[in-house]
Amino acid sequence: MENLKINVVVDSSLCLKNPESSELGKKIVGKGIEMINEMGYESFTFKKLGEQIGSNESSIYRYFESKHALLVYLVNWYWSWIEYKLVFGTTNLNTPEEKLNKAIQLLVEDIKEDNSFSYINEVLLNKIIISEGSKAYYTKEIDNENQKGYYATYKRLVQRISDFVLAIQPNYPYPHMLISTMIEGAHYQRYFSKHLPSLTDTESGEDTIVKFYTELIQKAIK
Amino acid sequence: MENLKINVVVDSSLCLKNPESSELGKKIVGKGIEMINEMGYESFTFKKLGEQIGSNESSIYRYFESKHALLVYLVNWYWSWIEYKLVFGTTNLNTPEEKLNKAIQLLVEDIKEDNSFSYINEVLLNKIIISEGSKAYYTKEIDNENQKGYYATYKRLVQRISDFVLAIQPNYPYPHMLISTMIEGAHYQRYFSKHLPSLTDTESGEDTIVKFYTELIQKAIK
DNA sequence: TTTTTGTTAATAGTAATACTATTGTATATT
DNA sequence: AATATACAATAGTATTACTATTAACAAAAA
Repeated sequence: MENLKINVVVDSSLCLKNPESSELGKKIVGKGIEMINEMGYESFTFKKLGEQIGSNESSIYRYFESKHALLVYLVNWYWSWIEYKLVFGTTNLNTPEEKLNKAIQLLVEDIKEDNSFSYINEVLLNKIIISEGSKAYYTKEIDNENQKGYYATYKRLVQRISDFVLAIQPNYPYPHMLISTMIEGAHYQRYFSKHLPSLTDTESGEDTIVKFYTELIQKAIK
Repeated sequence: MENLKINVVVDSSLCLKNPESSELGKKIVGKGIEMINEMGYESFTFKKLGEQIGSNESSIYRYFESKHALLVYLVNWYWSWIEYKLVFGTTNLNTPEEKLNKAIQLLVEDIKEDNSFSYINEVLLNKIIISEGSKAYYTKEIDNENQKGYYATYKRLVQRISDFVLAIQPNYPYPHMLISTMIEGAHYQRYFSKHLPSLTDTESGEDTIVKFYTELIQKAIK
């Protein structure tokens, strides 16, 4: 997984200047992930980030036009990374059943290891996607941003997994709803299990969330 | 449904002063719902609300200690209202299967009629819950606020419907995850069907989202 | 060599936001 | 009539998100 970096490509329209093109850019993204994770998206500001990386607030605006744009960039980076893992992890599997199970595993599992192939800490990024990710699309500008292609990676990923479902059961009428329910659902089940556990049935020691969604989907498409 | 008002009781700790106790309070909540719906939670401010209701910004702070507190209040009002409809709508049903189906219907359906028993427009409030509701609990203060009971109504509602599931299938191991997946899922499926339709399989003319979750749950607990 | 051009980040802001301290006024109580 | 209380309005402050302008510096052109 060492050369993974070249596969995680984020559309250039999502930033004013590619953060991978300079040390400052990488510091903005890397430290930004750390800080959003620590203090939450609302408390995080470009001013605080500038202080931490020894740079000025306005320099950050050369890379991202707003705080929101940075969040959207991170979300897209995450989905590109997941998409790469999905394509890489399913190509050599023979049956669509195996592919779907692998997809569920990849999308729902708790990410505990930082592959550290770059300046991005994937464990922290995963936590941000869980706790703050939905704020990227719950905005009044959603239709505008969708037209600009901000959510293309996510939509493509849902389509890929829906295709596995349709390969197993061509007549299943709700593949996209099933998969987007799983992806989003897995995120707030992780959040609930930590903060509002009575909304879940998680137990320590095993990954109940993966088991729940694996069973749910298998039964749904039968 | 005319006397519904007396059943929708929101815990007094959620506001500094009960908005139902004065005309100003009702205007804050009623106009607040309209404005959050029009401009979105981020753009909505107490200053703008004050202008609209012919009152000063700071007067609003006598009722709600922050913009976030108003959102939490609205979310709790909504769940109290749904809980009332659930209890009212299931008491005379005989089998747990009927009760569960009624619950799915109530929680997932698109709310199109404003019962207008009060200063609150339920259609608009439902739209806010869908588009902004998750912002109430995706906050760094979640554990604090949970301890204060901010999410008690929601947790009680999930428990009620989980009990229907357990009445049908006592051995089903994930009743809470199933129901919270359905409730949250139904919300963003409605949001997706409007703004990111390729993540869904909705068709015009019929309520595909209700059909999808009804089938999903029936298969899951079999 | 000098000048021009382009790329970078720093300075120093602005308008708006969330929130608060204080004062004024109406109403109720004694 | 005097006092206490409840209420909202005034007039703020600190912070936020964001921007216009300038400065530094290196590479290319004259």
